[in-house]
Amino acid sequence: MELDQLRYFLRVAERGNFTRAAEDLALSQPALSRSIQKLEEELGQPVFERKTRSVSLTEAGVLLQSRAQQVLTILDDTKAEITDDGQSGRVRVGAIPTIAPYFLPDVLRQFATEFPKATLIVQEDTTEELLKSCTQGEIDLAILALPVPAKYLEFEELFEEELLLVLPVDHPLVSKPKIRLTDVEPFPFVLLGEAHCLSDNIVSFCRQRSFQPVAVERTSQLAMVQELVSLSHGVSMIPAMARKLDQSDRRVYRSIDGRKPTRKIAVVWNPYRFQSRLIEAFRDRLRGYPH
Amino acid sequence: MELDQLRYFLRVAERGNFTRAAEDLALSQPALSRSIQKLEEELGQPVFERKTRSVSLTEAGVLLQSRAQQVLTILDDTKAEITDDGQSGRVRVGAIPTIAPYFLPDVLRQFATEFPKATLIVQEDTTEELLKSCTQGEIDLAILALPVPAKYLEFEELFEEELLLVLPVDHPLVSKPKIRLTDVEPFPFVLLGEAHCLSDNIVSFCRQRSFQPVAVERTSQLAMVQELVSLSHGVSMIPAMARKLDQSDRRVYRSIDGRKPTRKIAVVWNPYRFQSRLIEAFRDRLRGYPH
DNA sequence: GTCTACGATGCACGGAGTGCATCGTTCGTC
DNA sequence: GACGAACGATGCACTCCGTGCATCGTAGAC
Repeated sequence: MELDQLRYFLRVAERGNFTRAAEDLALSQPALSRSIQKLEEELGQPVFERKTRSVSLTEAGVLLQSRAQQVLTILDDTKAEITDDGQSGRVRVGAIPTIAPYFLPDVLRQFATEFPKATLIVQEDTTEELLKSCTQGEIDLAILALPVPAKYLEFEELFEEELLLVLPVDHPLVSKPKIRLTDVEPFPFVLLGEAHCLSDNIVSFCRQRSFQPVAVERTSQLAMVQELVSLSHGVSMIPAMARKLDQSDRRVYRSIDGRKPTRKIAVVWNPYRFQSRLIEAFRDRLRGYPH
Repeated sequence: MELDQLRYFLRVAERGNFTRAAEDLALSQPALSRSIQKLEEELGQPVFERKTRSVSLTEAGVLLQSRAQQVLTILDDTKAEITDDGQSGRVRVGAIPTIAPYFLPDVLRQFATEFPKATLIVQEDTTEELLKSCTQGEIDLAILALPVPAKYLEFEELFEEELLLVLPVDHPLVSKPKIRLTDVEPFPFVLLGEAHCLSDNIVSFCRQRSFQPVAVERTSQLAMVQELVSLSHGVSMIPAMARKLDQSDRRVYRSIDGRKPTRKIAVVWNPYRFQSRLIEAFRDRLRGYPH
C-alpha cells in the first residue's frame, strides 16, 4: 500500500469516475486504473464497484476512505508542524464574495509585508463551499458572516458591521432626515443571489421586523447591486466596508434609524488540523484589524 | 514522504544505528542512509542527530516517530480489517516460558484444526518483552501470569492454577502427610532466573507468609529446576500444568496444606489494535480450554 | 444499429530506489 | 601517538515499478 495509491483512491472515490480523477491528478487514466487494481489486489477485494456510468465505493472502500483520509491528514499536519518556522510556509484563506474585495486586500498587504517568506493563497467562494473546504483541509481559514452552520469547525467573531441602506440619488427617502425600516418596506429590493449569505442577513433582519423584502432583481456581485440601485431598479443594503470603497455619487447611503441591521464577521478554522504559527499569526492580525 | 521511508525511519529510531536497522530491514546500509536523507530533505531538517557511535532523534524526529507509528498502525489495522474473513489470516501469540510448552501445544493443535487457513505464530519471551511486543503491535495476544504491569493493554483472567511443591524422592518431607509452608522454610530453593515471573510469584507468596525463600540456584528452564530438585539441590514450586507432563519418578509433587500458592493465568491484548475475528476466536478458545 | 462514455490491457520508456565498492571521520586500543 | 574498527556518506551501475500512448471491450444512449 502506497501513499500515492491512497491519494488516487480518495480522488476516484470523490469523483466517482476514473477518467475525471485522473485529470485532477494529472495522471493518465490507465495509470490510475492500474494503481487502483494493485491496491485491490493487495486488499484481496475490490474497493470500487464499477458500474457502467460511474464507480461507487464497496464496503471495504468506505472503510479505506475514512482511514486513508485520516492517514493523509496526519502526515500533512506532521510535515507542516515540523517545517513550521513561523515565517515561511503557506496560508490558504477563503472569504465570501461580499467580504473578500473590501476587507482582504489591506490584510493581505500588511501580512505579506510582515511575513515576506509566506505564501498567501486566497479562495473566494460561498459560505457553504468555504466551510466544506475548511473541513476537508483545503483551506486553513475562512472569513465569512455568522451564523456558521458547521459542526467540527471553530470560529471567532471579528467584528460587527452595519448594513447601510443604499438609495438612488433621486429617491424620495434621500431627503428624509431619519429613515426607519418601515419607511423602506414599500420599495422593491435589489439583492444578491440566494447562494450569498448577505441576502440571508438582510432578509432575516427584515423578517425580525415583520416585513418581507421584495426582491425585484438578483445579481451575483455587490458592485452590480450598487449599479442597479443607481439606475433606480430598487433599493438595497450594503455592508459598511463596501460603502467605503464606493466612489460613485450616483447613489447615497443612509444609516437606518432605530435598531440597525448588521452582520457579524467571523474567522473559521478546523481545530482538527495543525495550526501553524503562520496561520495563528494571520488570525491574530485579523483580530486587530481596523474596520 | 513514503511509507517505506517511515518504516525505515522508525527502525533506525528504534535501533539507534543505521547499519543494524538496515540488517533488520533486509536493506543495504547505503540505501537506508539515502532514504533517510531524502526524508530529511523533504522536511527541511534532520530527524536524527548523527553522533559518532550512535544516532538519536532530533525534536522533529520525536514528533515524526509518534505520527509515523500512528499512521502505520492505522494502515496495518485497516488492511487487517478489510481482509478479515474470520478464517484466513494470522494470529501472533506470545507466552511466557513457564506456560508455553505446557499449555499452548494443545490449544494450538485444536485451533489449527478448526481454522486450517489461519497462520499461527508463537513467540516465547519474558513478561516484560511480551508486553512490549503487544503494545507495539508485534504480537496479537500474550498469555502470561498476573499481575500485568502495563497500561494501555487489556487482559482477561483465564484460570488460576496451583503451584505444587516438588521434592527429591528421598526428601524428609516426602513422608509427611500434611506439608505446611512453614515446613518448607528451612530448605534451600531452586528457582528460575529473575526475569521469570514464576520466581516472583513464588517469592511473593512466601513473603506474604513472612518468609524469604533462599535460592541456592537459578536456572532458565523449568525442566532444569525439576532435574536439580531430583538431584537434591533443593526444593521448588512448579505450576500444576508442568507437573502433568512430568513423567519422571525421581521427584514427587505435594500440595501445600493451608492456603495454597497459586498463579493466575491471563490473556493480554492491545485494545487499540484491530482485533480480527480470528484473534477473537483464539481468545475465545483459550477461555474455554481445560486445565 | 450506430455512437459514445468509460474502464481495462499491451507495450515501451524513464526514473527512483537499490546494492556493491569505497571513502571519510571518530573513537578505542596497544 | 599510530593503527584498526565502527559507522555513516558517496560514486556508480543496474533493475524494476510506475507511467504514458495507443488500442480494445463493453454497456448504455440516441
